Amino acid sequence: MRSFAVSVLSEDQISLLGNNCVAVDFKKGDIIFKQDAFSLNVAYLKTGLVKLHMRGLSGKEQIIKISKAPTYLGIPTAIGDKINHYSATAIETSSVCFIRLETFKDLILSNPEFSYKIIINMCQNELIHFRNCLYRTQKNSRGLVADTILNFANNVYETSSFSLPLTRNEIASLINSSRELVSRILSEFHNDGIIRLEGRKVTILNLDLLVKISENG
Amino acid sequence: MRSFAVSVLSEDQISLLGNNCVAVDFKKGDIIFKQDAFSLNVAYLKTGLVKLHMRGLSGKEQIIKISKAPTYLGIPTAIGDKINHYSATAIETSSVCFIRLETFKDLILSNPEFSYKIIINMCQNELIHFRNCLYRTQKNSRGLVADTILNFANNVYETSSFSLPLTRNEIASLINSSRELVSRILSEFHNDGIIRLEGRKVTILNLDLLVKISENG
DNA sequence: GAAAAGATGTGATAGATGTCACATTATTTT
DNA sequence: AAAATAATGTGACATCTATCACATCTTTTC
Repeated sequence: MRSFAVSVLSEDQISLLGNNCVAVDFKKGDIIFKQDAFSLNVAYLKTGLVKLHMRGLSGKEQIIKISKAPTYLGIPTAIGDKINHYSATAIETSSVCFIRLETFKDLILSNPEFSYKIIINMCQNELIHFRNCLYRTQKNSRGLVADTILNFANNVYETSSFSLPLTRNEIASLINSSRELVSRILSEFHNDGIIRLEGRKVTILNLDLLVKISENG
Repeated sequence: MRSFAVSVLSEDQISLLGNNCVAVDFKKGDIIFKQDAFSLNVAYLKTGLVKLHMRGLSGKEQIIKISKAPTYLGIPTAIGDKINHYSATAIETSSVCFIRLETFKDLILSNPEFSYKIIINMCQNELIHFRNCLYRTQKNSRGLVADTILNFANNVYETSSFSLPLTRNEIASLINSSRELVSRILSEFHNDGIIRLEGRKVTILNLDLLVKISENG
């Protein structure tokens, strides 16, 4: 590991790093790291799907984002403070590498190219997060439910027919709405022939309309 | 500039960098950089106060954050994409250094300590932003107006009596509310003896209560 | 496989907040 | 200083959405 850190990392350093450490497996529902615990590692998600979530006011849990492998899980919370500011929980079977903070720091200090890639990556993530934060406050719940479906279809599963990895409650906590309203909106989409809904199984039937709903807000 | 970039930066590298380039002055209301324009520089705010803002759905402008000198203005939007994802506008007389992207990149590649500090700084900012984003969706407008006042008092002006640098409209756009409601809430605070309000001049009279309102949400 | 726990659907209701309309007051421009 | 523009205060109203209550369905546990 040490010699690896010192050597010059080529092309896809991030995924390389992910392939060169011992992986820990997590089942659906398992906690990968926990808010308020000491942050001792940087977690790298090799495979699987994870939710990052934060406990807010009066214990209300909110999902910040869904992270799909391969990616780092919460560099900010690992490095930004000694204590985690949010939690990560597997929502599908996942495999995670834990890189000790010191090792990660060594890597940054010894390898400028690596640092640069990390910085670029963090910048891009932050822009996405800014946009999501803006949308979450400007769009209504219908638009946000449409967004969520489109995100799973386009970015996560890359197919128009998939099974939602989140409960209605979790979708609500992602878009800052309520379980009941999410339930109603999904039913409405189904009744309007925009999606076909069977439990958690979603098939997009009218993509154009779904995009329109997402955009109109 | 070049030799400076290559040398090892000591103690407070960030502010050093700010002191070693030509500053441009901006008056209140002047645009420092603009959304959708090419991002050619990293802006470093030497003195002054700036709002970062984003044009959202149907042209609705939203303030992302208030940045107080000394600080970088939007490293993510400078580095994360070729085009700015948000704008920066002076809300008080400000002095800004523009560092060419190439220079900044050279600095990162040639100086690991600098990279490390940038990464730490970005991580901390992102944690703050996550928290703000959470609060913005979980607190009601009363709590958010209280937050805004407390933020100016504690972090920006560091006194309990100050002049708001934002219009009611801008406060609304910061906390994602409406001008009318912000106006009503400020009046209510004044009538309840929590603050003294004369136009934009604010004096906090009952800090404990204001904190309580901020926390209760 | 039965029981328990969790997830979901749906109606009714109350409350927070955005929006419109218009009056009033500041600030800027000429 | 007058005129024009921008900012602010306030009432009335409509609407979105959270919450409660309860029935139904699904999954997990023993």
